[in-house]
Amino acid sequence: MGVTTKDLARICGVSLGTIDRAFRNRPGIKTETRDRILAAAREYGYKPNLLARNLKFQRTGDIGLVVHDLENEFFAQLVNAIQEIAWKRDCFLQIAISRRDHQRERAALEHMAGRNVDGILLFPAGKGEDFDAFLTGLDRPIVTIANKVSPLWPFVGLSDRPVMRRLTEAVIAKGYRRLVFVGPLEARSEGINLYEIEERYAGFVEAVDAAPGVERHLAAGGDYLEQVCALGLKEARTAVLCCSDIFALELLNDFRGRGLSVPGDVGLAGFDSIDALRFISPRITTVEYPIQKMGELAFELLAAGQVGAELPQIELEPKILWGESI
Amino acid sequence: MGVTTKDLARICGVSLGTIDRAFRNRPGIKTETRDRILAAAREYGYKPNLLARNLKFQRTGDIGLVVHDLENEFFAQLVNAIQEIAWKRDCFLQIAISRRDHQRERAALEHMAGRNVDGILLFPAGKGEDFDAFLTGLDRPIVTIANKVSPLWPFVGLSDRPVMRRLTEAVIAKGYRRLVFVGPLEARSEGINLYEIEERYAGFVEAVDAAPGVERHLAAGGDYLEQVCALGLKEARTAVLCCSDIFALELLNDFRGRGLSVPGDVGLAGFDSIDALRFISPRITTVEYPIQKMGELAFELLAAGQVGAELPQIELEPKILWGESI
DNA sequence: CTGAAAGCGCTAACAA
DNA sequence: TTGTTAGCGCTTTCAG
Repeated sequence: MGVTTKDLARICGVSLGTIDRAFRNRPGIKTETRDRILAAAREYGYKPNLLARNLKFQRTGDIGLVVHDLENEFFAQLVNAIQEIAWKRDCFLQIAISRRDHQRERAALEHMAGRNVDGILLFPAGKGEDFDAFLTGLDRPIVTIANKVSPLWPFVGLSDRPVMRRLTEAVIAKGYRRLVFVGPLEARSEGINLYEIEERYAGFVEAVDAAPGVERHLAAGGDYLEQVCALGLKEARTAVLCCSDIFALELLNDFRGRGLSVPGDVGLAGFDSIDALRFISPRITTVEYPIQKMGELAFELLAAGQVGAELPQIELEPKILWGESI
Repeated sequence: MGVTTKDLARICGVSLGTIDRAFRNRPGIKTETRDRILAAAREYGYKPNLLARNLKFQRTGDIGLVVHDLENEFFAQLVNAIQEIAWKRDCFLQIAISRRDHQRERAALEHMAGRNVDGILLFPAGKGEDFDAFLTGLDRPIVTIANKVSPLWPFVGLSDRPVMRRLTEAVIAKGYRRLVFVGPLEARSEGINLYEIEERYAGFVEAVDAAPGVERHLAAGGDYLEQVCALGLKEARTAVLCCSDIFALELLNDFRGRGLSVPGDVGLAGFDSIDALRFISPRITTVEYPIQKMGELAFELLAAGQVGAELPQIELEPKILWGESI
């Protein structure tokens, strides 16, 4: 155990009150006494016990951040962006990973709430009434990011559906007659929050269904590579639109293995604009995710403490970044 | 504020002791009373205040993890690996990012120590006597990862120097006569911990200097791209060995832009074996970093609490993964 | 200017 | 089987 205020009081021959006055720069203490105490503190390596302090204050200055994963560069960038703001605001970030797993997400959230974080930024894996109730029970300010849970919670995300519609329309305009959407929607039944993917798919569907004579396909399972290739890609002018860049990269690799050229034999687009795309050729068409801005907004919303119970639902407008892949 | 044990006691008309017996499954309580309390707890949404509990126990079950960055996929993989073990051990991970910045690193460490984490896993940015003293002052078990700080601290890393020597020797054996090492060693003076890069460079130097008639170069600055290209890559059989894959990827991009082919015009190798390499062609020669194992070992060391003050210094042996780039 | 004492919420030893 | 009480370390009010 380290040195406590009590120890210091004994060492310096003063009372606890005086120790506190010294550390917290409160008036009513001789400068000399203060100096003596601070010197002793340094000498004995006093470190305040934040648990005790926070228990007293009922606030910690920490905020919790829960994300799905870190290996997807997208999340890494998001965490970094938020971390940066938190640092500027002199606020400590507690980061936890849910792995898109309900149990873990809840465990992490519960843990953070128990630790009295002042607020939580959540990239949700869960949804539904149960989840709403659970979040309410945490009794903390929460801001949801990217995946909407319900209008009960302040939200910062993307206008996923319109942008995907625009992208799809543009692809159709380029002459593609068969469009495939790739996204892990097969997990839908399990109560997993797939808001973004569903929205993107919806935008895709809207665009294709408005275009006469264009085929629409969905590759939703873990075997999406096989599903896509089973279509016989060379038979029609086919474009594959992925709900995220990592799927596009996997497909590109697979196409290469099969001797299919992009965009010669098949068109390909991703979503998120992860940094790794810089190294890939052909340059993949994707959608720029305003991660920085999203992180900042989410943080602001949390810090502002949604006064007046407004529960803002913000949708940022992303840009389409045209590459050479479609 | 939420419901507390005291509230529950009042609500149920029992004493605090009984409440505690109910929650902590201690003997000496009627099952009926217990059930009544647990029911009330659920009904009123009781959430234990972990700050208070931990203050009592003087331990938290949390461990801290400090890494440089998350955007480098390498760290993301490391964090994920450790997170996985922590989850299995029912232990909460507090993740913080230092950005290789002394101030931030210290702030994060101090914060974690103040929060009474039970131990700290540190991928260090600092080094030197000051830093040793600082770490000692934290008065917590610490395990250092990858970058050695000093023999004072348990350490899990790589046999960076031997593996880099082996790689370099093999490259020379392939007929390359001019070897360039790329790594940000220019920061050396600022007291930043560059242990791994320095070790790798040392291995590189050893190998080249043992080979008569082979030129040795170092591109250490932020302008390494220019430095490398200024050598006139086509003039001699040149190989560029990078201290990490991300540099290799940048170089590959740059070479492409200049119409240089890899490995036709210049050989290229990385280090770390990040996942993104899967998507790159030509397949880049790299060194497999046993991240999983490293994370597990570090965690074990921390959990074991280095009894007997042994201060193990473990060096894992990585494999060279030959690709097509050299 | 300084000390004594109570309390944050939870726990556990000791009484009853 | 249950209640009382002291205490984790820090903060603050109220006396002195």
